[in-house]
Amino acid sequence: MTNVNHTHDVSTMCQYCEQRFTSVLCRAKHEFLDEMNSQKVCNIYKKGQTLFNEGSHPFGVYCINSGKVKLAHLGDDGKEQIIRLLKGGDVIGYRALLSGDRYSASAVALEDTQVCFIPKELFTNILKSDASLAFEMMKLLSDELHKTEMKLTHLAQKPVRERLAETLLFIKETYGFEEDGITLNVRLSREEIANLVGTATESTIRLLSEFKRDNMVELDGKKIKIINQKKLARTANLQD
Amino acid sequence: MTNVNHTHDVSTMCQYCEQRFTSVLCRAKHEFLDEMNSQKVCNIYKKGQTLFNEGSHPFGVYCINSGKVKLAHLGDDGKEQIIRLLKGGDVIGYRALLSGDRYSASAVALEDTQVCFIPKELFTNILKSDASLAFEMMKLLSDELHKTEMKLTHLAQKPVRERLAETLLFIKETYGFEEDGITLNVRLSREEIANLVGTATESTIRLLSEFKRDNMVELDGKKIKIINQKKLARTANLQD
DNA sequence: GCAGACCAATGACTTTTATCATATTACTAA
DNA sequence: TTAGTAATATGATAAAAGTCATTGGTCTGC
Repeated sequence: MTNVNHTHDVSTMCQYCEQRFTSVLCRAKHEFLDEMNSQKVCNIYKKGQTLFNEGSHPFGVYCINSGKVKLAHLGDDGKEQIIRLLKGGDVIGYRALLSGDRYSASAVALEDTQVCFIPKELFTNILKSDASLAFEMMKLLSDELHKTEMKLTHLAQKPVRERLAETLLFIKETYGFEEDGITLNVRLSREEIANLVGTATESTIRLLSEFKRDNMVELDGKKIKIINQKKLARTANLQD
Repeated sequence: MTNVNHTHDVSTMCQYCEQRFTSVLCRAKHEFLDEMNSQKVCNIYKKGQTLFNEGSHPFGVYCINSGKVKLAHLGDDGKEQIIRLLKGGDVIGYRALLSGDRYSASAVALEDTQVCFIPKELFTNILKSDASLAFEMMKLLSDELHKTEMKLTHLAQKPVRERLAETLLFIKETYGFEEDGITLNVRLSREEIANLVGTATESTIRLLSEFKRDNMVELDGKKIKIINQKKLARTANLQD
């Protein structure tokens, strides 16, 4: 976890951040951006490292600059349920902070990830004085709620096969392809995919093999290539 | 659907509303409360009537004064998934409105329900000018998101038996008991309970019979009495 | 009160999915 | 390199849950 906060280094300033057009936080008014810039702490988390743990108290929010992060609950029996996948421009940790709860999920880097930390007080102060940012945050929360509700319905009503196909397409939507235009641009273990789908690891492995047999995907270690997206979408039985 | 908006009738004024201490909307500043009071439209929906339908455009938000409402998605195969149960003081319809989407779920009265409708423009204007109300709305959204994420995890990881027990306790938390202190204060069909749990109607019926055999509940038509809440909680295997 | 519709209950059966066991392959560290 | 560990793959089996079919009950409107 390397601290890379050099306030005068242009590369770490919010005003010049690569994510300044995508992240909600960067829609704050200029005065607040300046303040955020001076108070934030930037860190690099190596693959597998934890940004925060389920059950601990939030001290602020995290803005992902680059990299990939998974957000996951630990079920009662110790099984992980992946709730969200995050990338550059995404903000995490606001849910618990706004509710006044402890974190209800853990955030773990899926690859080396650069993150800016904004302290709690600053974040809430900005929200309280910048109505339009508050409105954006509400939109973000609403979208997240909507997505989660849809996942809930699908989990309740769709068979594993459809959910896996849907999840592969979701991963593609989130992280896109590599330069070759077919390889999913993230390395997830079969277990992690299973924890995203909400099924057993073996079921995921079996179905991935079927998808391969049916020429929808190609498998090469942890690399997953989508070679027939249409067919995969049909398998997912999407209509929304 | 009877219109009961008599602006000068004290019984329908926000300032004197029974829910004025429980509902988020009533935490708006006084000036906005006055405006809400003059612009709102109050209606009574009879049991089974629809407040709004999945797929239609939101024109405002609904504040429940009294009664009970279910919020449900329609799955691709036409199966209903109940997302939320609502009661007096709850606000619905804000999710779609904030996201700028159409409604992603339908709201149906579970019994005769009195509702105030606040037009879209007023609602968004108030949110944009009343930062503390906006903050409360964010809290509300965060809580809702949290609950939905927990449901998702349980749906993915817990067997139907545990989820049904959990759902019965959730209904009790939401609507409480009747005067006798044991009968759930809402009438839901077995199918609706199944759609809340995320399972088949027959499975719900079967398990309810088991719960009865094991002296956890008593069944009397649609009335469900919880006679051993401890045992039910153990069956639900709750730890959070 | 009665017919018709709807809902609840239950048995029989099927399908889906999880679990367990065991290879096989890939990855890691000495 | 090589041993050792972890991840993937696949078969066999078990358990869970869904579907279908039938019956009896309850409610509703005529």
